[in-house]
Amino acid sequence: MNLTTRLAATTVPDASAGSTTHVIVDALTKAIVEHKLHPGTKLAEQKLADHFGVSRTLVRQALFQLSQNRLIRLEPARGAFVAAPSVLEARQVFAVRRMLEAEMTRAFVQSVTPAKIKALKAHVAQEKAALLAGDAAGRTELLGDFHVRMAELMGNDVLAQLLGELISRCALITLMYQSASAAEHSNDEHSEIIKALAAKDEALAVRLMNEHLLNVERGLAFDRKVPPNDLSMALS
Amino acid sequence: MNLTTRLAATTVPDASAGSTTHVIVDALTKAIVEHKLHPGTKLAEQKLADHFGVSRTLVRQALFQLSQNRLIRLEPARGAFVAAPSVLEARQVFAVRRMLEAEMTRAFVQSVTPAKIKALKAHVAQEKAALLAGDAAGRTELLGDFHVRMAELMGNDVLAQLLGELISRCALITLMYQSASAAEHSNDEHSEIIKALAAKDEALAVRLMNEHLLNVERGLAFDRKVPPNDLSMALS
DNA sequence: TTTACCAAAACTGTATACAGTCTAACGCGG
DNA sequence: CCGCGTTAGACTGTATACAGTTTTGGTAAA
Repeated sequence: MNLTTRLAATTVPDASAGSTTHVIVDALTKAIVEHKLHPGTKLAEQKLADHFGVSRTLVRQALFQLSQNRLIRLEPARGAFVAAPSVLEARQVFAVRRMLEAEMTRAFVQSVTPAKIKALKAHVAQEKAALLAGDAAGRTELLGDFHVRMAELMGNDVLAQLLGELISRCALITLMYQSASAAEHSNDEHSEIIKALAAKDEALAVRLMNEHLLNVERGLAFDRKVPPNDLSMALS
Repeated sequence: MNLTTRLAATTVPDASAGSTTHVIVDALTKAIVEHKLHPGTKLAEQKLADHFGVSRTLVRQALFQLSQNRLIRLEPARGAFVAAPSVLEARQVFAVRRMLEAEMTRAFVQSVTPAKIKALKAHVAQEKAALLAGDAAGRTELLGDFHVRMAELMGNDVLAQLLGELISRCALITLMYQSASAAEHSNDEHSEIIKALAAKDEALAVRLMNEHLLNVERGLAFDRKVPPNDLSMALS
């Protein structure tokens, strides 16, 4: 499950709203995360409805869901706008991630198996491929997914989903503000973490994970600015 | 901010859907958390709409929001039902809480002040009052809020909200399955944790918090059963 | 008595209509 | 030329209408 589909998936796994809404959420998520829709861009309901060939009802459902994922902001009587996560929010999210992932790493070492290490290594190889391909959206997706994959391998669905939401929450900011070199650095650090996990060196693994997250946060250039852009152009 | 309003609040703080929907979410949340609506009870849209004197549109919005809070289950073409969190889910939530709160406690000790200790002590006093009054809903609310209060005092909104969601998520199961004696035990443990925090004894505080959460989880009797009940009766 | 089947009622999913609010453009006065 | 008020258009919020599905109740056959 990659970042885009994870964001699009309803928080309730089994079902929730029909799949038509899901399609809209998916398309908008993709457009926002892939940076085709810039922060601040207005998402007019009727225009979206026309674009997808459905009524405003379904669009509204999708927008509401996206607002819960923090990808858009819903302003009363004014409409929906692509979110621009604040620097403060991003830092707070990273602080929470450090808390959560330090303990997760600790627990991972306790239950590590060769199969799990292999799965993580395979993932890091995928990251490398995206990096070499210069695929910014893909690399952000995969770099985030590494952490979710760890959670999944531990068999705690709640943890995996929560971490996924946290990572999604600043996917926008990471994508916008992370340089290619910083991304490459992350990829290397993932490899180091896996080594420590394989060696069952708890203290080292936790330290590496913590430093990794600090590095990612430090590597973000929070001072860039991008203007809103056109809606129909981004979705076509 | 207590448990009920925390659940009712939209995930996006600023605004989102109008306040009419909020009223419905609030009322249903209260009814579910206070155990007036049992797990499995069907929530028919038209009946709710009639009860609140609004159209199904607003009811549907409210139900969708509640489904994201995990308080209800939305089954396609079948409707909404009060959720019955599984034992597995509850255990996973507790596992995540232990991870998160261990680190939170660690960080709290680093930035502890007399004012913060005072605030926590005041909260524990409130808990005590609810316990003595035999108010099950109130005590569950307050016992959960203690942990959220800690997060709030640390000034990390993201952490506070996330922890709030986690606690909300098994508010139902805690309320249903926690005995009065277990609740009293929790209250004592909160006091002990505060002492360790005030003494800036990091190791002790973390250990006490961890044990506290394990105790709460152990104290839940997961084998009880309750039948669905009537809708309009519960809301009146 | 139990089971299978069918029809009607109830309910959900989606579209449309209407009312209230915001936005932006235009014109008027300074 | 700039600022302010007014008004028309666009848009959101809510209600209602309609179509498709599920549930339910009854009837008939085994």
